[in-house]
Amino acid sequence: MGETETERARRVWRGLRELVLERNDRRKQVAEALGMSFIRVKALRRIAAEPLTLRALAAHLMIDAPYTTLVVDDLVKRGLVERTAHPEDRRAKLVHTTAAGRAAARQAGLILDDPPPSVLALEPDDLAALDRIVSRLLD
Amino acid sequence: MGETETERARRVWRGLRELVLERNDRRKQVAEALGMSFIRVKALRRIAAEPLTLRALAAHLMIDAPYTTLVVDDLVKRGLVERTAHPEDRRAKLVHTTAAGRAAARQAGLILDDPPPSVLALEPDDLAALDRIVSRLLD
DNA sequence: CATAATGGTTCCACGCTTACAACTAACTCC
DNA sequence: GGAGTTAGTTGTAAGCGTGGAACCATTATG
Repeated sequence: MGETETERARRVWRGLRELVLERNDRRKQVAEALGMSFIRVKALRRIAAEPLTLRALAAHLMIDAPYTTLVVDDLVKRGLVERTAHPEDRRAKLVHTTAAGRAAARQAGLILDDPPPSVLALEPDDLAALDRIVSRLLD
Repeated sequence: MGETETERARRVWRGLRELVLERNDRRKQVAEALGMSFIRVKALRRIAAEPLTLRALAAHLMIDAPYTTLVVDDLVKRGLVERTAHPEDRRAKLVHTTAAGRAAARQAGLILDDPPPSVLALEPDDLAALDRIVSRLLD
């Protein structure tokens, strides 16, 4: 009795979710470390990657415009980001990080992007295979 | 200049997080579909898997006891779960699903465990390799 | 048996998230 | 240049999540 590809894909997907969401979820941890809610951490990291408008930030965080204003206000109050004029559209504002914001974003990255022990323990061949497959999944 | 194993593990881990958390996060979708917050969905699925005490449920959801009471109250009010006496400890209560609860849990599973297109599109060899590696990661 | 610990509930307070309506300023298009 | 659209802000309201304190019933410990 053979297993179908779909059944296998289903088990693989459940496993990936389990790995990322249940066993190695650092969202609470990083929020605690930075003293802010996770959505703010996510916003900060996005802004640190590249300055962007509030609208683009809202789209990335999947939140509405009013709440985006509130989140950015909070990050400004913490001295982590700043609003500057958009060079081409005077309605829009570009949000970019301060030095302190970049430091905080880096700290968040250290926690979030740190591979769990089980990934670090993979055989080099398996890690290489996984690397190749993941990059294909993200194409 | 060769890449170290650690660098590769880091990229792989970032990719896995991206895949599960950014590109295929169904938490909002399933919460919307069932008309309840995601933590309730998670609780329901856990209870459907196996009846358990409120304490055990709290540990699994990583929430405190008072809030667990509230979540279970809500699920009871919806007719999805019931509290019954614990056979061995009269302080404790076992929470188990009703028929409606099992149906709702099944519906949630259909949404959450449905593999994304990129996983379904993998070559059979790659899927088999990923299957093997994921099961190793979850050991 | 008395005391401490555990499982669960109730109450309260606070901050976070989400949504919607209304508004100003600036831009686009005809 | 006037109408409609877009970017951002303000305000309000309601629900959700988190934590602490106090309490009852039951069980475990000395």
